[in-house]
Amino acid sequence: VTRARTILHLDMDAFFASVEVLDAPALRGRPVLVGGTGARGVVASASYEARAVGVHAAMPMSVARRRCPDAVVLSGRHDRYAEVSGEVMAVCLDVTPLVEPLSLDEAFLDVTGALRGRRPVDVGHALRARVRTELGLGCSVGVGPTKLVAKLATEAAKPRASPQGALDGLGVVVVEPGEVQQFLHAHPIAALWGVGPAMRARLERLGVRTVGDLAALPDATVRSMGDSGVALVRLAQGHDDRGVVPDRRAKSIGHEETFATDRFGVDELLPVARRQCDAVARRLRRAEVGARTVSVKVRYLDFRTVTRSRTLPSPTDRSAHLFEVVERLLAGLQLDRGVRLLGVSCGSLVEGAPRQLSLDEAGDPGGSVDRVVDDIRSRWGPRAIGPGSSHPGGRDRPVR
DNA sequence: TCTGGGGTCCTCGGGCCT
DNA sequence: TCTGAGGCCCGAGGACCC
Repeated sequence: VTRARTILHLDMDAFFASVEVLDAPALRGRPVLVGGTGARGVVASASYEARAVGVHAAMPMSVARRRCPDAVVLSGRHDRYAEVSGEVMAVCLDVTPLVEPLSLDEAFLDVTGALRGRRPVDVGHALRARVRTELGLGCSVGVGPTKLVAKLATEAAKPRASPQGALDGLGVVVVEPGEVQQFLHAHPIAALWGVGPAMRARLERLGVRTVGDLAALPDATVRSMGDSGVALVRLAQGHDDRGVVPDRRAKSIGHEETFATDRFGVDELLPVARRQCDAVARRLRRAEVGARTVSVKVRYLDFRTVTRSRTLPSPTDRSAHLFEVVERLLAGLQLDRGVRLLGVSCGSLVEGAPRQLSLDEAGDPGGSVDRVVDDIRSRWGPRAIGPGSSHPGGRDRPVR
């Protein structure tokens, strides 16, 4: 038996776009789009002025510009958003230590033990007010007995778009335990976490359109849908025992890039791969983890995507190691028919990762070269030093 | 209109071991 | 010796999320 909990979900309003407006007040009131500015970019965040004309996240930037020709289009500053996100999370941690960030702009808080006689709705409003006054940013808050209900409550609390900008929403929506069934059942199935286009189509073939339809499905039908179906129906019935987990560690670290124009052949891809390995290795070292699996991802002209991966005998955080593996994985793929995306990713991350010495490390056993490179970058900036092959006129082979 | 970049989680088949 | 069952890891792919 688990005790009833009070879960709060916080979601920043139009986060990236709002941070840009915060840092450049002249933008206030204008449609602002943050995202890829190249030919193949998509919208990552749109201000409410832009949403008023139908622009939304994940829309191709070319479409968004057409719909909103007077929009201010910005490529985004991830480091700045991460910085502001840290400030938001710090405010949350002031409410309770049980904070689980979901992304830069979202978090779950378990406020069960932090109410101290206050009503959840007052805790929600107090949190919003602090984010507004201390950081100058808007957010919406949902509260409920489970993560799913809290998250859906936040949606109900959100501002709405109008040509004049954001129309205030409720700001805070609380769903009491006794209201859960009624609240959940009215939602379309796509509102459920884990229901995207594929699952939605499957459910609609069964005549299921709302969460209520799903909750009422006969047992036999549910069982025929497998484990994921059973879990989904339990969610629809209001059963969701996932707790708030603070301190979640990253399970993978990767970099990928869609090219403005397609690349043909391994020679056009290796310099990119080397740069990506370098960036990923740097992040591994910063996180003080080693990676046991290395994956490459290739997306062809026709959008078909393939991945290849290799598990290493011992974890590594070294750029040269990653590149060796990546080079071998790429050798097994057809690369001469047009590649639009290349990515390198590391998984099976091992904390601390005391690395096993292998023979080919003899020249630089402790990874001291990488460490010196990290040091130079921290003093002189990220562009101060890099692999020769990623510079014009650079060489693709390491100097021996 | 033409589809980013950062991820998580699940499934499935194959290999290997008990 | 043969045949499974079940557990686990690995590799690939797909769905999904913000």
